[in-house]
Amino acid sequence: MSMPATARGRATRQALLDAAESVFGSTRYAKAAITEITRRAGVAQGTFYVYFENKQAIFSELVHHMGSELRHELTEATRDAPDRFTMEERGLRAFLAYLRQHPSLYMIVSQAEFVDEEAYRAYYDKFTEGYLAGIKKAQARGEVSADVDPEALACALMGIYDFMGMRWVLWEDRDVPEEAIQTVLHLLRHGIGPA
Amino acid sequence: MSMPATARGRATRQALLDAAESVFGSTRYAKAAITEITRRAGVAQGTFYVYFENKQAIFSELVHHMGSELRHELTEATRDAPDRFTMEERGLRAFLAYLRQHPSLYMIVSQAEFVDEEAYRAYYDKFTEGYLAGIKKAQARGEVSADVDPEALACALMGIYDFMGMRWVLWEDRDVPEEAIQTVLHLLRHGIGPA
Amino acid sequence: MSMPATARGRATRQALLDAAESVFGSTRYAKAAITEITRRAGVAQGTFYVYFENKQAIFSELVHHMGSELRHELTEATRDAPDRFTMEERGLRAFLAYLRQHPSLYMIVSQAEFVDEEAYRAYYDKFTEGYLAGIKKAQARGEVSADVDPEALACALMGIYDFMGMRWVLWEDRDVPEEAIQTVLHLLRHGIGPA
Amino acid sequence: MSMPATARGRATRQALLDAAESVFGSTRYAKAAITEITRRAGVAQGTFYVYFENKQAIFSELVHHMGSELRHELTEATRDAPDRFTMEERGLRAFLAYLRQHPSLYMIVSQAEFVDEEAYRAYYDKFTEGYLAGIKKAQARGEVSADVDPEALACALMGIYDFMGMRWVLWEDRDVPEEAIQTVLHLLRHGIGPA
DNA sequence: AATGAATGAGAGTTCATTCAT
DNA sequence: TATGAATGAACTCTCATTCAT
Repeated sequence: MSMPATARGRATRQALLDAAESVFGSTRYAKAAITEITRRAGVAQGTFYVYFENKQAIFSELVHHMGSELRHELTEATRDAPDRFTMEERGLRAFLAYLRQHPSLYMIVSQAEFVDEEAYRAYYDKFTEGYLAGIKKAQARGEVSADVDPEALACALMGIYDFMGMRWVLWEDRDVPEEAIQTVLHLLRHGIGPA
Repeated sequence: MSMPATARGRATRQALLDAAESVFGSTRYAKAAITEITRRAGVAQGTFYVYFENKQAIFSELVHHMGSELRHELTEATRDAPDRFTMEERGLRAFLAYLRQHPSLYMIVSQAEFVDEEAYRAYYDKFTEGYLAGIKKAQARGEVSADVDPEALACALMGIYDFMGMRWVLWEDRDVPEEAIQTVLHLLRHGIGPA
Repeated sequence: MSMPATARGRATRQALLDAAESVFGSTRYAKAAITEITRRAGVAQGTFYVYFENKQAIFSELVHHMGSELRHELTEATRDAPDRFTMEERGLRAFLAYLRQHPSLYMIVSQAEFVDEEAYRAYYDKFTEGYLAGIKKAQARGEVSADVDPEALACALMGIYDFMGMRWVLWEDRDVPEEAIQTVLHLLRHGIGPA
Repeated sequence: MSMPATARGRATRQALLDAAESVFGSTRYAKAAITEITRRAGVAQGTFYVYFENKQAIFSELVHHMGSELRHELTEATRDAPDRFTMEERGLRAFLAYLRQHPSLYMIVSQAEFVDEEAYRAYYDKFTEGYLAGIKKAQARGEVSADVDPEALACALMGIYDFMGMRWVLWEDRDVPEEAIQTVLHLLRHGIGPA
């Protein structure tokens, strides 16, 4: 609700956010209790409402925050890539690494679809935006076929990465196997047909 | 709870299922009220418990049912395909067509992840299974490169289709544009590199 | 919220209304707890919401109900009065009698001003309406001076009765002394000047 | 809690009182938030408790204060009246004028009935007292009929003025129309019968 | 087979008040 | 004198579920 004016306040607010990430990462939104968040943050229930309007407010803030953080990581990871393929590979690996460190991201973002659709759309729209620009540049440089529709390609790639993260990182709690990554890269380079 | 013995009972049960599809398709699980389901089905609240153990039971049944139905559609659509690429194209189109008719499918399935994880996994596992078998056969026939990991490919393709359905059918409530479908087919055939 | 369909339901709803009258008659709105109403009605807390949307809904219904009841009493009491003065006297006495039987009326109506202003206005507007009509007829018959403004007179009389009820019935929990009533009648007949 | 020792303290205290008048004048007691009072006064929440024991304390002080102020106005306005009727007229006009300037008075005083009954009674008792004395003197001088009960008359007059203020000043936010005032004066002089 | 009244645990939320600084 | 962070009791409201009819 209001931003803290003192260091103590800032610490409390952050503690609440951290606790919320952990709670929303392990319990579905409707079952996630404010009580549990404040318990983990080590503050009284009422303290929650000093800093957040309500349950959805802290949830939405979390979605925005994780989105920014992830986008930052991807930008860093792909900054100096010599070509689109390298960029794609580095981006994929960076994404999977981030997911390993923040498995809650997934649960939080997919729930946003039902809890705060706007935040959810914003999350994906911002990724799409960056992606589109990159693909168009690559097309201009002749690194990507002019036959592909940038919008569709961005969409397809995001779907692939998303699903891979879910399949291995979340469901099996392990790194995506190298051969799976190679398969994706193969798909990008040659399609799936025989060499 | 119990299966109906009379025609009247069967009709009531079906009315409840139809109502549930519509409710769960437009309201998130926790907010979807039994009251609303019975209201739309035109029966009294108590009647619900004559046919279903509880809220989750009807939800899970819905997930299973829609999964079977969709798999059936896909099998039909791809039965006589001459090769893997054609099969893939027909499958994709059939999936998108089904989604257009049952937009609730999406909301229901993605929520299953939080409501009944088992049903959710089963849903995807069954698809994956069929996919894997098909890919391996295609590899044996030399239609798909031996370099690709079937598991990873199945995963990637499902991710693509999933995301495309979400992007256009759900978010924009329209058919996936033909150029987007062509882009995916291009990706499968040649990767994304220049011709 | 919904009207009961069975006798049992009707009884429960009425029990809640009766309990509410007693609670709102002795506790100010904000402090009046739903718990207390259901406790006195002998039902579970949740039952309240089967019949009423929320706290204000039952309160407003109470205001409307008591207003109707009181207006009915007044109409009956003054029906056959031979002239305006008699009518006024009978009306005053009937009002005070009703107040003695329903001391909660007062507390409830005066709170309505803050809780549901619309209901409050409606309460007084309906009384004013009836009053105005009566006064105009009396003027036409020559029983009331043409010099008085009907609106202002209605207002003044209601103020008098209101305050008297408060002063004796509520504050001192006793009947208004006969000499007080006579004083009011004297005021109506001769003003307050010396005979 | 404590009276201020410095000029700065006095200013803060007064700012709180002013803010409280505005808040209690527009929001019912239970909903009136200390936060809102301090916000309007431009001080921190905690500052409130430097000067007032609690919420009710500032409210009661407001009731007392407004009562004194109003009584003072009335005394001034009626000081040199040649007779009871003139006095009554001047008092009525002065009361209505005060109400126009302090519309919050009304809301505050009527709520006092539920919030601090003692303050409420005191408010009216003090008015009644003055009134009684005045009426008795007028009776002794022969200006008011010996047939009227002073207590009842005081009560009736207060009721009239009260209701008129509510009817026009508060509900319609305008001056009481002159004909309404004349009607009251007519009632006092001749009763309501025909001339 | 169907009803609808009744339940009560449990959640989110408010806010007057306290207190360390 | 003033601050604003922190508290926790108390309340309203929801709704899946049970049960007598």
